[in-house]
Amino acid sequence: MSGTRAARVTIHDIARELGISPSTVSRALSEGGVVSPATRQAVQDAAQQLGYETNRAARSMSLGRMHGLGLIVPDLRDPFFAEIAKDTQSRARVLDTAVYIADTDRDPAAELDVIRSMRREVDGFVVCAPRSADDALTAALDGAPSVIVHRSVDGFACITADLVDGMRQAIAHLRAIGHRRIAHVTGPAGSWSTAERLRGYELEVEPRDRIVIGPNADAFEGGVAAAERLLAAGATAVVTYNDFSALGLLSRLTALQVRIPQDLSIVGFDGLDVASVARPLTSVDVPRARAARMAVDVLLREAPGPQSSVVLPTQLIVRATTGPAPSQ
Amino acid sequence: MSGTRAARVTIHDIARELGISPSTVSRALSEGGVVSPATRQAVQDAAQQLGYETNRAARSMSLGRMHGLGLIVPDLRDPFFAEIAKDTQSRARVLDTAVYIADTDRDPAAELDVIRSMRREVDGFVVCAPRSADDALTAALDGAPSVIVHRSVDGFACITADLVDGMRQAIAHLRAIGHRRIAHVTGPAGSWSTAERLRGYELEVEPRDRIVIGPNADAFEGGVAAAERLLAAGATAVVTYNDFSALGLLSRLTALQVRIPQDLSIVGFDGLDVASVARPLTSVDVPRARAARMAVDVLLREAPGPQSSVVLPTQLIVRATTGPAPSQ
DNA sequence: TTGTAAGCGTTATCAT
DNA sequence: ATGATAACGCTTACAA
Repeated sequence: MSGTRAARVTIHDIARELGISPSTVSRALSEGGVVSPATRQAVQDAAQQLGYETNRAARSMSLGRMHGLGLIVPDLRDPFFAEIAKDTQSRARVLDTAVYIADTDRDPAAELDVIRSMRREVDGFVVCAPRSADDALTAALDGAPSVIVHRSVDGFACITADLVDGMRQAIAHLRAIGHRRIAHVTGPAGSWSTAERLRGYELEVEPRDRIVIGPNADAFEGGVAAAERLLAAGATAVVTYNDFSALGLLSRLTALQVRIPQDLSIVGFDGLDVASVARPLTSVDVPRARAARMAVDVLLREAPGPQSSVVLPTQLIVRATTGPAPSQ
Repeated sequence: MSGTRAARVTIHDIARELGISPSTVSRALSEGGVVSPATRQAVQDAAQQLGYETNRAARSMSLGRMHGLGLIVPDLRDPFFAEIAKDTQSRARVLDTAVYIADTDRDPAAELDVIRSMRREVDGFVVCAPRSADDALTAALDGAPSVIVHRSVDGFACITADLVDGMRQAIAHLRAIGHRRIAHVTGPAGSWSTAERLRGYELEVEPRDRIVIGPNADAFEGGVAAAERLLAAGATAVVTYNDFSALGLLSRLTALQVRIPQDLSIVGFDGLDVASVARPLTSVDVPRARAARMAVDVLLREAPGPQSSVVLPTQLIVRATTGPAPSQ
């Protein structure tokens, strides 16, 4: 059984089988082809029966386009991007589109390189490229249909989340339970999302009340390093730029005998499940699965442009790392 | 600047530019091509200067191979597989091969489906398919060059890790610090690696001393659920089937006021960094980056077959969740 | 060493 | 409605 490891079936085989021309077969097999219903049926039956599968390379060459999409992510080890990859891929599969993946290992130069080298091989890009400069990114994409995820770049379709509002929710929650000294541990310099969260923070907190610690290149280590400065500054609560930063903070503070949330409240960002295995973390959930699916839809079903941009809502999830401000 | 949104540069353009024939250009650009050093240099310079990039579709059609590889993973949200994806991708890029990724969401039927639908589009597969049956997998792959990662299937090149030895190391470590009642929390039924770890456990522990808890479909929840049974059985130490299972256990035991490692020692499996953000976990490291790189190398540089199979060593990493057995 | 020419499987144009 | 033919860009005998 199955042993039919034979040479691949082509439209020529079908044509010969049916005594018609390859072009007719091609027409019968393609969407808008003009053929008699009878012929179409016969061709489809024969194709089915012979086990014909269209040769994408040949079709690509003829059409000048590939049936695939390039996904650029900075680091698959980061669960945030692993989830984006998962959902990009699953949505693309529904739309019969292959996903060609490139992990740039957080190197801005690599981001541009892989884009350039894939540009001709794919129909478009879903891009998570937090590091490279706007203009360099624009130049590298060079007109290729693209959707930028989790970052806003002029002239592109961008699927982002309302981080400013997420920050507002976090701070409102902390204030409601009595906190006044609320710090912010920021992310890597030059990242769009780091800037947005900071903007949200500055919108909510008076200049004289601000405690900003950062930038921090590494999430967990940045959190660890921030702990002492946080205490020195007299903060009773902190919003970090992502969940791993919050975990770093939590780990160091616990070592310093600081009780969470009795002595200090912590709000993370992203809402990753994996971050809560250690400790139920209050966090601002950032929709990433939904962003990925929308990105694919925009890329494959529209001519993606600035008009397709979407800002998705964020949502504070209160768990066990926030509580009333210490009374003192 | 950059505005060269022109038609793609082909070898014909280079040929015309240099006043030579396209075939010479092709030869100069390909590995084993026979050309005079001078010509080769000139061609490479011109290619560089004109911004030539080879058209994969055309090359695929001519060569009959795709310069692409299919990567099948059960779940990208699982850091173990996210890391495999990352390294598969990075190694493939070095070898100028595209990676088409498919996340099967732990569905055995999906594993077979995506393999069948990608089979013609790629040169081969790197397969992480812990769930589907051996024969169904074999049938779906149907002779396509394939390397199976982290599972052993007859007739295929398999890159696995020595889980039996990892288990031996874990138990030896625990015994050396006085433990006698050592339990094992197992993984999902039907998974190759679950069976291997159990086999290692049974090799080391006398039947009358065995405490096996499982199978557990979900890692973290399985760990949580195992906690009480573990205590009831009088275990002083436990080896879990992966790190998240250990974390689930840790979380529940901590809630039960059990001190780790004073009252109970825990050894995880996999050695994930992300698992140790919460608490430095003693764990058996399973090489996954290396497995991924080897899989790609075997796939692209050999005709992969059973003779290419490799068993990689595992390595116990002692951290903070194991300690001397309680004296009493 | 280099050029010529055929062919990979598909789609599109143009006749018929 | 269908068939012949060219074209997509590349590789590779084969010829020179």
